[in-house]
Amino acid sequence: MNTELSDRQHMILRAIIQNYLETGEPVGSRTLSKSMEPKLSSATIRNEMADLEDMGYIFQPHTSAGRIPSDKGYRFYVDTLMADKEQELDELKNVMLEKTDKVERVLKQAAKVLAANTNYATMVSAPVNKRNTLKFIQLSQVDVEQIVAVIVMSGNVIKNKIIDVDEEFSNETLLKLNMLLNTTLNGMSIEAINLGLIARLKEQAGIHSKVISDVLDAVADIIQVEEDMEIYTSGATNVFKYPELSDNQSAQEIIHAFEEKQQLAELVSDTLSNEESHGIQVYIGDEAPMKSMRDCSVVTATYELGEGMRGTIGIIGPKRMDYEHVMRTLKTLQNELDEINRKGNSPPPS
Amino acid sequence: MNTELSDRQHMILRAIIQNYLETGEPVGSRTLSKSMEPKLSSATIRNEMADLEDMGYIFQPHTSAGRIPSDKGYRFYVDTLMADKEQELDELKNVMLEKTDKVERVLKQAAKVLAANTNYATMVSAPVNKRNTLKFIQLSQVDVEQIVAVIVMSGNVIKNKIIDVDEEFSNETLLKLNMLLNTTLNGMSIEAINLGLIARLKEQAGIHSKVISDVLDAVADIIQVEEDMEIYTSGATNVFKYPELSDNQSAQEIIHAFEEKQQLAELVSDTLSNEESHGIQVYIGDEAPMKSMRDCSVVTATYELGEGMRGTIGIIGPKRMDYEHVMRTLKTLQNELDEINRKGNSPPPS
DNA sequence: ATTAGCACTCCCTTTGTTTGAGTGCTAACA
DNA sequence: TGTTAGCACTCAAACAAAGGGAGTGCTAAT
Repeated sequence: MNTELSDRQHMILRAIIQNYLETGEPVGSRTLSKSMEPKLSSATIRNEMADLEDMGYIFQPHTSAGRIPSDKGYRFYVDTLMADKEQELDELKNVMLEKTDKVERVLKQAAKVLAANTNYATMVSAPVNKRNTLKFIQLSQVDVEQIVAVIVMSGNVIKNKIIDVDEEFSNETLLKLNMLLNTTLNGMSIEAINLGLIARLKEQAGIHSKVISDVLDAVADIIQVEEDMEIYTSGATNVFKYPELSDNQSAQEIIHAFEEKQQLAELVSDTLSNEESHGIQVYIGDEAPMKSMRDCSVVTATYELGEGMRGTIGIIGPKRMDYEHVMRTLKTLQNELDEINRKGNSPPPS
Repeated sequence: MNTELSDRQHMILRAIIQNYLETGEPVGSRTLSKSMEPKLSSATIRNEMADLEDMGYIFQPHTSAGRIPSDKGYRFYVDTLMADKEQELDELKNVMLEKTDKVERVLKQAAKVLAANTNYATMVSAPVNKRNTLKFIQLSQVDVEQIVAVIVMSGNVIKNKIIDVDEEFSNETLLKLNMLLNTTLNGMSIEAINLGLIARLKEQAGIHSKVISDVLDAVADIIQVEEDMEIYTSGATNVFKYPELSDNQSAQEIIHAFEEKQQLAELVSDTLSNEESHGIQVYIGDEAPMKSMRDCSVVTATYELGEGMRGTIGIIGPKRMDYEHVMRTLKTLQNELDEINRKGNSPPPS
């Protein structure tokens, strides 16, 4: 453990933080001395607190107030002081699995359940698959001058696009085109497609090069859509439950971040690029990659959905959030999503 | 016009409202007497104001304060007092048409532009098409045990679903199935499909009835998805710009409504069912179908996207919103969407 | 019918006061 | 030497009193 702090300092620090998590009020020496197990006088505690303050674990909001944990204090709490009580959390499972066949809906549902369960704001990012490959492509005539292109990617992500054409196609021509596209593109990664391939395809397609390039545009479209990632959120208004977040300034910033989602996307990227501690990470205050969360703590978990598809679940709340409960809940949800994957549930929608 | 009020009362009422729209502060008799064209003393105005208050157009927040327009006052303002100044508003057009090919993106963009342009919260509902008919349906083999069903509906809405099958299919069988499905289902309305049709289809399909019923399930799915309507929002945090909305209670309710979208859906339904005044409607306070907006005004417009697809654009702001600007902007946007439709722009995405 | 004037009301801000929780420091104690 | 009791001090929050100011209603004069 950390040798910087004595055992007694551990105890006191933990007591301060736990008390503050509950009440949200600065905690003073007298309060502590009453609720401590090995009875200590308030004076003793004051001395220790002064030391802890010097070391940067706690601070006073103003001269004659009680102490509040600093970011460093929270960090220490999360890293070492937090007890690893295991508790059951079945409720979550049942709600999750109700009639949610499409991944999109599962994730939306997950965000909601999570928000309801924790009373914090939550976000869930849809899985992003790096190294996506094309699995199947087909053009079908819908109308005299309209063709629909359907593209299935690895992970069974389906995309489609209506293509307007000037010329009329015979069934035969379509069949040929389909053949050509499938033989050429199947199994290719999305990144590889846009290169010299277009030229070659156009040549082979001869007169129908316009359709080909439209199809390739559709493929390009897919990449683009893939880039701005889908993020589902819920419970943003929970911030109003915590006075320290619900002054206009902070509330506005946080809710704005939830609305725009740009900042959340950065958070997701950051989470996905770090690989630690069973995929659960805790950002306290400024540790998060966005400024709007400077008064918050953010806890994120990554989940896997098979075939290299990974997404992020996140909980945003006040710094005095109930880390234990949150981390336990996230772990449960992680397992839950794993389970869905393993069960071979329906694949992701377009 | 309304004979209940004298011309002078009109003037005074209008002056009170316009002044309040700008400042957000209760407006007193002295303030008015200074800024009125035919000079009137504050005493005279006081008398008139007392009358206006008796008639319910204005009220005092407390005994010795200036007057504030009541809901009835705003209503009167919107209905009869508001001048119909026409102004140009080109900016909007340009922003809108930038590279937004898919309707979904157009609408998201519209909500954003609108919010930025007005400084209020905005919502745009995706078009709902009553009486949707099936235009084209196709099954294609993707994998050994997977088939993708693609369904194109009137208005070129595309849906798809992966179907897991136990048995392997020959190309021939698939072709037959496709033929069967298309001849039977094409041109049918969604509502009509789920009835006795299933049984008949299963008979004809013989051994492959499982696939058929799965496909029909997919169709059912489409109906379901169509039911919970898509709503895009933007600028919810704009409510913080108006002190009368940014106390925790109201702000929380409004933002929650924007997050859940359930209430917005009701608003959309209400708007779509009423057909008046060029499709622009104004809800003041309690006139809106949801309680959370009781401190707001809501202005909505309906737009058409051809083939009977209609959606709603809405602006939510304080009661003292700039009705003129808002209604002008909405009209412009309405025309803009019409234009996109007429231009034969890309059809809606899946 | 309009207006000037006056007394009155009520909110908001300022100012001062009190209260209480909490601290740091020193001195006594085991 | 570590712990505790006690005291002086600080500061935020809560409260009360006071003044200013914006606004009203009413009455009497024009």
